[in-house]
Amino acid sequence: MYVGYVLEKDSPVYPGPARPSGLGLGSPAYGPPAPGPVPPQYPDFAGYTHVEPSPAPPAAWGAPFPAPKDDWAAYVPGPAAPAASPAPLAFGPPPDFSPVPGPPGPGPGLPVQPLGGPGAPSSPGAQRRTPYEWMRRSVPAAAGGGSGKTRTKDKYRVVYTDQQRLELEKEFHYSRYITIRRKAELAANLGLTERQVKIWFQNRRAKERKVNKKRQQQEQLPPQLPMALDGTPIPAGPPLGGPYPTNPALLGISPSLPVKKEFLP
DNA sequence: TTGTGTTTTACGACCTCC
DNA sequence: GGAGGTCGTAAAACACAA
Repeated sequence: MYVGYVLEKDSPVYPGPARPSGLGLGSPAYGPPAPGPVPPQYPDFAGYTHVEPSPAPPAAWGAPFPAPKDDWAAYVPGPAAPAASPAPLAFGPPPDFSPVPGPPGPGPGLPVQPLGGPGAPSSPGAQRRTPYEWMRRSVPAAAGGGSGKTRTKDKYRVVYTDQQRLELEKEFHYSRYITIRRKAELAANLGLTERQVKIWFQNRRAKERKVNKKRQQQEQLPPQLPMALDGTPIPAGPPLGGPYPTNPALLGISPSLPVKKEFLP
């Protein structure tokens, strides 16, 4: 562990713009972030806010993360699981957070608050396989408030609510490595244990490494024309991926800044 | 409805750092 | 020694095709 680093960065929780943002997260080689000023890891996400709504979506959201507007429109902070969100989010955005509205769409920015609003899953009826599946999945409030269940207990695992995942993802976007204090805050406000938050971040980093590895492998493969069912190659034509370019260059973002798969169409 | 593949929590083993 | 890191894996939850 890198207690020294964490503790150092832990006070204040978000020491200005240098909150552990330079974590070298562009590559799979994650490691303890190097001390000292580092460029923001997610410049396009630098302005992310937990609360501030904005009348117009930022270009940053529109470009790298071209989320279907319908999806965001569908994301309504519906009633959250009472158990999962025992207390309204008291923690505010870090000082260096500047208002960034949510993804494209007519509505305000990310409807983060009230996180624990009454009721639970924020997207009833929503399905997965969307650019924002992690915040759209329709999941009944995890029994037990999303905590306290282990293999040895009465239930193997719980499913986190959309709100819980949303907050965790937001935090992950800001920094791949959470500080001790921030972890405690998140745990308290999301109704999770610090252990759960820690493990979630571990799993999330593992997921990203896996995605990056997969992407690298695909990039190394020679381009192949898609094959029809009869084995005849399908000539290259319009992008098969739909209207949303997945090439970082086309998205206007640095290639070193991998676009999260879940933000791709 | 069922079978299959993928994703999501959670854990253990092992390692590093203080 | 403790805490947290990665890595590998188990099993539930989920999506989707047949």
